[in-house]
Amino acid sequence: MTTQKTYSIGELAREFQITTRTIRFYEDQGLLHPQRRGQTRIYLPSDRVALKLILRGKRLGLSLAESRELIQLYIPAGDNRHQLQALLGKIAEKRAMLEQQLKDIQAMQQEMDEAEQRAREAMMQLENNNV
Amino acid sequence: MTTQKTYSIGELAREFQITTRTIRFYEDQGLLHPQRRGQTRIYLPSDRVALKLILRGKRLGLSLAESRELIQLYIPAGDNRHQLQALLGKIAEKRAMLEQQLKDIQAMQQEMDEAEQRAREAMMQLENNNV
DNA sequence: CAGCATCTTTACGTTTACGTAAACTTCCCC
DNA sequence: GGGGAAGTTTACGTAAACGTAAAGATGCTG
Repeated sequence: MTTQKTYSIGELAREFQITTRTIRFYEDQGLLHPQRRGQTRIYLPSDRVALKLILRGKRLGLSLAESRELIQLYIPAGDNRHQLQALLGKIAEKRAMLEQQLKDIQAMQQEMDEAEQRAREAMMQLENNNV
Repeated sequence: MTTQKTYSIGELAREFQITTRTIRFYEDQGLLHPQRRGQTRIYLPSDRVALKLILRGKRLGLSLAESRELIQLYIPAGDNRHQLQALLGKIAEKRAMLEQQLKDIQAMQQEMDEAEQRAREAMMQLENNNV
């Protein structure tokens, strides 16, 4: 039997640089489901993974509701054809969103290149004027 | 002399699938600076570009404040060394953010691959049970 | 056993990004 | 010239995602 590692709310907060309030809020929103030892919350590695997913989602601009959906794509989920079809639909949706974001990022990166170019050229101009 | 094309608020709203309220709000927040003909707002192509940037930013999870900063990277901006250095700093910041997002997207894409795999395999199982 | 850290619940406050509604001009059309 | 259609300002409302504060339980620690 493999005993799982556990985490306290404070440990997770420290590790991910967020407040305990935030972690409890995520639970409130149905994104985390810690165990309890009396009153105290006990987090399993699976909760830690979910937390990682949430924070990654945030960096990409996902709402908590969207991250909740995402997390549910990991739980084996549906057992009948209908649910599995729905699941594949969701996955396709997320994929499309990611594709769009990829394009957006590439566009922005290019614009950063150009902006840097312009800035460097302006610097060069200043150098020349000072000779 | 090249006369610029202009847009009404309604035109832009329709084109970008947002409300006029949203467009006025962006102006309020200092992201757009339309001309006026009497009371009526007149938008130039530059405003349209800014709007595109804002919406792209939103898709990547930027706040309006961050998009405002981004837009300012396009305006030739600083004329002295200090400002240009600051500009280059901002650009580097944005670049780092984009790099992180790229990684996040790639991770998510892979997880979507795996989720799809699992879903398809579950489907196959159902098929077999029904033979 | 007093004290400090860490945990808990409850609850009101705050920021961001608009939505929604009211009340009013302006312009065009029949 | 009486309606729309599209524009305007002003203002209150709202959802999301926490922040912040109060008040209390729990547990170790010198």
